[in-house]
Amino acid sequence: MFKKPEPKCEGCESPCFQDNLLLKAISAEVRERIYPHLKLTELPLGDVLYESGDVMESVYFPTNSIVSMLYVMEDGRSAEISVVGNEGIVGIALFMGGLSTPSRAIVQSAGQAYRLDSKHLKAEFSRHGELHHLLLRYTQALITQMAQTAACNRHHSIDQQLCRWLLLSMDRLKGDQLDMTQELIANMLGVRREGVTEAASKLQSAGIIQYQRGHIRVLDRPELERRCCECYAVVKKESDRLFEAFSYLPEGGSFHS
Amino acid sequence: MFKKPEPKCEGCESPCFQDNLLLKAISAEVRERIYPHLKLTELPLGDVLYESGDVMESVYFPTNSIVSMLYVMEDGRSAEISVVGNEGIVGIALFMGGLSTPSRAIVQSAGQAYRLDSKHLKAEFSRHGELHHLLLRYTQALITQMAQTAACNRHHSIDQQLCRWLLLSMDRLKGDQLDMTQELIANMLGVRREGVTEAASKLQSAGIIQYQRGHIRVLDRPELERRCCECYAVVKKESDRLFEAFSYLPEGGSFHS
DNA sequence: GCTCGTCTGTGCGCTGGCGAACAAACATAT
DNA sequence: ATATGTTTGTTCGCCAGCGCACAGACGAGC
Repeated sequence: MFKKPEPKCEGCESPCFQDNLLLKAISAEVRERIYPHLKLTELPLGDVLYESGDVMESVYFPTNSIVSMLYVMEDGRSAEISVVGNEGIVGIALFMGGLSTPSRAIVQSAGQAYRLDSKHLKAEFSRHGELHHLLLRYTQALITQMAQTAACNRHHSIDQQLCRWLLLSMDRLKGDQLDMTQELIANMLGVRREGVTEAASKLQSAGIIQYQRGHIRVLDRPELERRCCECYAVVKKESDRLFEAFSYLPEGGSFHS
Repeated sequence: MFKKPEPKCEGCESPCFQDNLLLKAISAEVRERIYPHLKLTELPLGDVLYESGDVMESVYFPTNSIVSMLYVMEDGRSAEISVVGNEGIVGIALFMGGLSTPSRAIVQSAGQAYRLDSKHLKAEFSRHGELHHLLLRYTQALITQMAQTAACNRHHSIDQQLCRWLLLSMDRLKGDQLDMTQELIANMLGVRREGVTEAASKLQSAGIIQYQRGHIRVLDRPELERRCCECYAVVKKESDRLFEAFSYLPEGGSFHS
């Protein structure tokens, strides 16, 4: 969309603000205000960005990393609520006015993200301009994802859910690889590790994925989609619908007609 | 909070705008703009306010009714995503910028609601004032409820979930009564009717509830809370935290410090 | 009264996922 | 090469919830 030369982050050639779709979608005007405050940050696997109830100091725009919102129950069992990759932002409670959420944000796939201090985000959000609309619309997409997760948890088998989870993850990464142990996947899905082992070995023997000791590779994505429940497609379609507006957005324009 | 005389809805004495907490929380200034456009509407049991994908024509502020957001899957199985009563608004997608959601809004408990045409809500929302903040914060509370639902679906028994569901419903109604068949409850929870029958009869024989042919009455609420999973309390607590700000809100003030 | 439709109770057999316990394969550091 | 810790594979008994089928119980209407 934006052909003008972009500010490069000092020192690194390849990572760029444009790697995050939200950052990419904003106009030059907003960009000039926001970009100087963005700090490229390494997110190591398993890093906890927010603990349940923490007041958020900053928000994160992932580029090649993935962050999971995980709800951890009193007895230690957990369930993934939503996933955020380069299409989104971690820390929506900040601008929604709650400052914290009762869930944990944990790095599911190591990589980088742009960190923005909460006061800068709030300042820009309070201008009620482009970014404001953008973030609200993104939040709506996230809500859809959460709703679908709730329904999927209720009705679908581990086999199907693993497919959904893999697809969600692959969409947020460049290649066809993913570093993740079955134990961790089980935590995300809120199921037993053995259940994941079984589902994964089915997929492997069918030649759809290939894995060993925490490295997963998708070989046959179409087949993965075929074995998946409807949940993945519904969320994808709805996200596409909501994000479509981003590219049509005139500079400084408004979503509300 | 607001001691000034309130405009009464024409003809009816008891129902009043103040019966909805969001409508109650807004200042006199906003009230004057909004109130003239509110239309008191009867919501019969089972009425569908929005079907999945529908563009929303108006939003609803329930007073003594309850509306469920229900996700219906391709095979007809369903799951309740969230519940809205007199503490909230039905149709958040409208102001979030999505215009529709892939879920169904269905009247779970008959009663009344104030209907507001979408253009009026949008207009007021676009002023980026009080109502704007209020609605965003409410949305955050709703997100919490959805997240908890997802986790609850994953880990808790029908017995526990029924307790949660009853408590959520009772909170949104005046008395201790609820008109609802076990069949419908099963749809909401996304479980078998027989499962609900079993769970309900346990509660009845323990003297906690009493029911017959679609009429449920809670006799021992504390015990209901004791048998419930943590999910109810977590959502309640978080809602209280978020709503607390409403009462402190100075007229025309802002949430963002 | 009686009938019919709705709502609730109960009893099958089945299965997906759980919990626990243990074995095998592999990676890395020493 | 060996040892150690991590990751994955396998088994077994168990149970919550499912799907199905049917029986009673109640209420509204004729």
